[in-house]
Amino acid sequence: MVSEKTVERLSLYRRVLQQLWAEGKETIMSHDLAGLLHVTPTQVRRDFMQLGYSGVPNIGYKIRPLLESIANFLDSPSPQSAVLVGIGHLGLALLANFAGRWRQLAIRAAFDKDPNKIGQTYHGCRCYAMSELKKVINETNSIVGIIAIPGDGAQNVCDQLVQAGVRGILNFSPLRVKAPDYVFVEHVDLSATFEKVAFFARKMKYYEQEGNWKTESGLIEDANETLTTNQ
Amino acid sequence: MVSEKTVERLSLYRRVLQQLWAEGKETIMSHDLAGLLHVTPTQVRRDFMQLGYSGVPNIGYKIRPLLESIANFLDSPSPQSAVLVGIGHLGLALLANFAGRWRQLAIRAAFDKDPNKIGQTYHGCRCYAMSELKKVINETNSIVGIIAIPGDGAQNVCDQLVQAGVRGILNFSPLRVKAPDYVFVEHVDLSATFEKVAFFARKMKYYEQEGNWKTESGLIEDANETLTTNQ
DNA sequence: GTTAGTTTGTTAACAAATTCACAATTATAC
DNA sequence: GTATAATTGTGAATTTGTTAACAAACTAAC
Repeated sequence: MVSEKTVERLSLYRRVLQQLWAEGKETIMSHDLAGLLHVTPTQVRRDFMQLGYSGVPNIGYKIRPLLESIANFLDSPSPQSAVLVGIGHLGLALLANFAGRWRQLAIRAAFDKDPNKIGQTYHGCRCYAMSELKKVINETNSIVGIIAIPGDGAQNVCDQLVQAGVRGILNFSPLRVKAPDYVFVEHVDLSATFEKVAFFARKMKYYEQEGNWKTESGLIEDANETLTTNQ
Repeated sequence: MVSEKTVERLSLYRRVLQQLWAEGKETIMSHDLAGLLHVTPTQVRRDFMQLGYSGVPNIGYKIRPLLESIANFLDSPSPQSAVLVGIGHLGLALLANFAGRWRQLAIRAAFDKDPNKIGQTYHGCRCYAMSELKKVINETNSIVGIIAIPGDGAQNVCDQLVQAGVRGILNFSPLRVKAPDYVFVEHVDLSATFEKVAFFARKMKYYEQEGNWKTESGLIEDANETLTTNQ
């Protein structure tokens, strides 16, 4: 079937296509879209091939039906719910973005162990006690659980979410949680990502000192060459 | 050169190795470490091979020197700084985690366009006006810039960061920013990630309805055809 | 010191993802 | 209507990342 990367890109395509449509554009060619997202035109065409949506040679892709095709592919026919565990700064950021903002996919409930937070409403989303997890997940028919707690309890929370019936977990804790194979798990590890960026940033600097610039693909001789050809 | 994925995993290894060391463990074997992180033992050995650190057959890897080797590889010899642009919920979450908590790598300054925030201190990190970006980046010798603003200004901020001399950018905005080849850019797209998890969660559900389950041991039916890699 | 039983390091095979290259197709100009 | 130029769709090649398999290396037991 379709790969994770393709699904992610389809989500990106949709966002810029919506923007383009709002600006009055009706068609788009693979290389223009590729340019906006900094991927290759071939990649765009391949992804749309997976979608089953065909463009027309010499014209490109018609944005409106393409958007419908993406929505048809990515979105659930009925609205989908998610729940959030952990209302720290990160949890609030997620609520601000995903609590009820989208029609088809939204965070509909939140949980925290802090008694002061239970019963409160954050960005339109009510906070419940962990003991109500299963009940609320059943009531809201949520299929995704988001773990946004600092660390230790993550596996425990994950188990409870699985127990309650979610089919997907988005884990922001630094612990790798384990779920049964019929549950999709995605880890977003901010520390590791931050360290990675710093690592490669430093390497760039290193090559600068050596007189060589590092690119994604390898080393090149002259820095000014890239600087000028780039923009 | 070493791949991004390897760098990310080294960061993960380090975290659990530190934990193990704190618990009094002195050596670890590839398959035990692999079990903790849900990767294969071969992967672990391969990553350590890249490091240049050798274990001993029948014993495993000595945790203390391994940790030093990872630190030596991942960390800068001198402390490194990063700056944050955008003090919303997400920015606060990042500050809470990375403002001065680590010795070698920390967020040392923050920026926002809100006049009420400028001059304030958040999690020990002072907020400056965007006009001071270049000056502060130079003073703190920052090589990483983190973009945590909602959307539109992202490319502009990115350009300013590059102009000011950063070599790595961690971008949380939904816009894909473009930087010269000598700057490493990492996109963390929360919307796309959220949609991806929901998508695959739904597929899992779909197969449940079809009567096909993925199990611990493998697939009962042919879910394999349609479900791609879980991790 | 020898043997048995593990685990490492690494080569080779495999798998996934991306890009190349080009035939097929279409609009436009004339 | 035909020629021209441009763009799509996709098999093949390439690149990148992962896993299997096994020789070499080591410990421990005797």
